[in-house]
Amino acid sequence: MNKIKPTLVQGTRDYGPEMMHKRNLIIHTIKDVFEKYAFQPLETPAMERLDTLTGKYGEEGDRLIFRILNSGDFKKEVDPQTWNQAESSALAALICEKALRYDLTVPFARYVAMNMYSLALPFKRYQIQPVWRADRPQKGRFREFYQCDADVVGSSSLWQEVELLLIYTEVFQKLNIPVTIRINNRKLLNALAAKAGAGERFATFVIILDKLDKIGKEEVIKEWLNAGFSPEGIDALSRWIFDENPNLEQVREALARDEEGIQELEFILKHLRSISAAAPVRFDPTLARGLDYYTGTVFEVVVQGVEVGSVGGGGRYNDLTGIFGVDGIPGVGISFGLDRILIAMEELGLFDGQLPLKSTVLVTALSEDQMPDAAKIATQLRNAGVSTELYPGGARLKKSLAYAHKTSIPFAVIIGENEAKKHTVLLKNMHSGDQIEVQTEQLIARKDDFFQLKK
RNA sequence: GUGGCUGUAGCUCAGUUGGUCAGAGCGUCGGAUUGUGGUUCCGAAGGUCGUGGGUUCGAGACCCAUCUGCCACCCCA
Repeated sequence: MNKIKPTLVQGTRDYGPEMMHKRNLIIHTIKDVFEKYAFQPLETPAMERLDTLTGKYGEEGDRLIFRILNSGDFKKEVDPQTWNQAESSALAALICEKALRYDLTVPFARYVAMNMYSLALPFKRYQIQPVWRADRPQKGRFREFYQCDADVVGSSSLWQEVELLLIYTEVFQKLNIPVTIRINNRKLLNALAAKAGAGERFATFVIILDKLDKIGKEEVIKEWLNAGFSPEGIDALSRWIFDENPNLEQVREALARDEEGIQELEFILKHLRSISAAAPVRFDPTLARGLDYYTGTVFEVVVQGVEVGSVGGGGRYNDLTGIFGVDGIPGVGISFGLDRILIAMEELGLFDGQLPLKSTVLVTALSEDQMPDAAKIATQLRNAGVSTELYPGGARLKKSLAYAHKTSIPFAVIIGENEAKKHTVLLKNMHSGDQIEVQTEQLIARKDDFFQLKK
């Protein structure tokens, strides 16, 4: 057999121990908050039936779905003429009936549609799992990545929005990340598009607006005009829509009528602030969040002072499960961008001193002869609740201490011939370099004194 | 999916118009210190120059293909 060079599939990554600790820290924080707000865990299979996924993400999205080739003699199922003449994409539809999930929302919708009559509504679930996209990778964009979603379905109450904003506030406060939560409403955006004379071309209006961060307000205005929207309308809009802190009264005046989107935003902001005055929420009439499926509130979370793009986003949708034949289930959800949160925390130095130690103690024997004693001591330490690693015997002390140092284990317990005779061990503090000889029973009995991690 | 850029030791990178150009620093390993890490000193190992073709007397350097990473578009987390 030829040796092959080990390599990763394009756009995928290993998560080594250090990365896993960082990811776990973030995921546990989010999970704890989700559960505190009564969201329940859900996991769905990595693969779905292809027809469950296709047509849900638009033409562009369908192209990015990873298909799974049928098992068995799939070629037999296709007539030879089709096989030779069909386009690859058409052929793929004939020989693939499964695919890797593209996001967590559609599988969730499938789950809700399938279990409609046994779910107590409103149903609140969170889901943290990998998804796959056949995209071309770039920095911070992968073909396999985790999504971290919380949705509540079966309630159109705006109090759900308020609670989701509280979750955002609490998670980022716990992680110590300074963020701004931008909030807007699609109904309001609709009204603005109408004002700009976009008419039927709401999508065009939004796509251009979405580029604001990238191209700046002058270009947005230019593109709107190029698209043929009403110059007067755009002029009126652009007087305030790009302001740092637009307030809702301004908007109300600008629209010259009370608008449902404004009322919703007011409700949410008013109640959110009465519960959590410190919630870092800011109304932003330019926030659009993509094209499809959001129908009401939309949010997006950005980190203050770090350019990583958004670290979270979400919004309300009217009809989650309609495509699966179950109508009238509204929902609202949020999502956390794990990879970007991690990047932001690294840049802000928020992991310093936060990651767990591999173990508190390294027990090392000077020769094989002391290994039984060393193993016994390690066991006693573990039984006493001290996380302990036993270093294999027979190696030089130099090696074991270097190992402890390199892997940041703060204490070494050394046992050699002399110590074994006296029933003692040497306890070495790796940080200070100090070491003392203590009776073995004392080591266990006074573990809290000996293994203080405070410097 | 479209158009670009990139790839030399584990890591970060040198390598001049194709002709001793296969190198440096860091790291790793060994020794100084056969019962002591982090400092210091000495020494060693590691690369078919991403891969496969081609041009040439001769290619790490040129050409083609392919894979990877990255960038723009598209889209998005």
